[in-house]
Amino acid sequence: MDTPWLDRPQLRAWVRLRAVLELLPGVLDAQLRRDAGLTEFEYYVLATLSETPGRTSRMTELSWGTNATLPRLSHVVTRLEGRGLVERFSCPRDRRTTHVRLTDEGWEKVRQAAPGHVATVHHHVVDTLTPEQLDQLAAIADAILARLDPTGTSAAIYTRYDE
Amino acid sequence: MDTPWLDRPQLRAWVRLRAVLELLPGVLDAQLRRDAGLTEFEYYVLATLSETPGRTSRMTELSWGTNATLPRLSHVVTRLEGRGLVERFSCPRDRRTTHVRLTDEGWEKVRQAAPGHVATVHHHVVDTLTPEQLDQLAAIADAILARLDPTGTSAAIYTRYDE
DNA sequence: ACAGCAAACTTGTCGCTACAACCATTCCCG
DNA sequence: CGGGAATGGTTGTAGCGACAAGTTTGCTGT
Repeated sequence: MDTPWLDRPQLRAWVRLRAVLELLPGVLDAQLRRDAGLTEFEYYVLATLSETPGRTSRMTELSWGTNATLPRLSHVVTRLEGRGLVERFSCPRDRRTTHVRLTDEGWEKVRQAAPGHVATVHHHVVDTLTPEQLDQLAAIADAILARLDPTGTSAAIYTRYDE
Repeated sequence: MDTPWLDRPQLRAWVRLRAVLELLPGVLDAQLRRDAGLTEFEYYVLATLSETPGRTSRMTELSWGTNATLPRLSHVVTRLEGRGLVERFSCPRDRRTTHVRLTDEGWEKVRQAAPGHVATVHHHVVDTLTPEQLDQLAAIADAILARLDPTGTSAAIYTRYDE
């Protein structure tokens, strides 16, 4: 079968990365559920909207910014809409597209949730790494993402945070 | 509230890591479902057992090796047992504990599934990184894991793959 | 020797996500 | 300008994981 197996250094890195993939999301999710009553994904939907001009975005663009499929986002927006945190309205120019706007209530929600979440990110990720490691991590994640999204469609999103 | 925000380098790294956390598991899962009819987690349960002496393990130990909670593992083992890939039997010494053994059918399953999965890991992770980056990644993941599991209970698992 | 506590699982339920199917517009182009 | 493809989004369904609760077995101290 001629399988290219993993050698020791590769296995070392992969086993640990897999553990992070498995454990870290749960920790972030648990903190936000407990302290803000939000899923981590719900939080990032709100947070992404809060950073968008007009606090409004098309569904498709929002799905890029949050790394989600459109059906997933649609369901989540439905739930958030039911809680009064966002509102939908259709675009008069192209009536296929739906716009999502963060309500004042949603804005307040994300404002309250942010400090705790950021503190968690600090504690579990940022503060454990040296500045050099942060740069290394950015480069490593970049390389992996390039394979995950070869077209680079949503890759432009990440470069927003480059200098 | 005195919130320690994220500066540019921190944000760069975090946004990218978050994208990887969101996207990579789905890709790995999709490949295994398509080619082997297994969840990524199911695969790692079988794979972990296949590397254990006697192809047998206690539930609790298995949950450490796979980074899973016990309820989750219990459900999954129930499903795998129904498919004939593993079998449960209780330990005579301590009748609280349950042993799980990989059946021959399960062994064959993991043997068939492994090449495709390893190839996917190569393609999406290992091959995109330089040897230096692999070492950096191992160190970075180690630092993060140390915070996720401060007791170091399951941390010993990872060091199996050290030289 | 037995009361209380901890360990090791199992089970039940709820909510979220993936996948597929579907519908409504708009674009393309001969 | 009309018909097929492409775009943008929603909805239905099935399955997995988190959390909480329950059960059985072993341990500990007095």
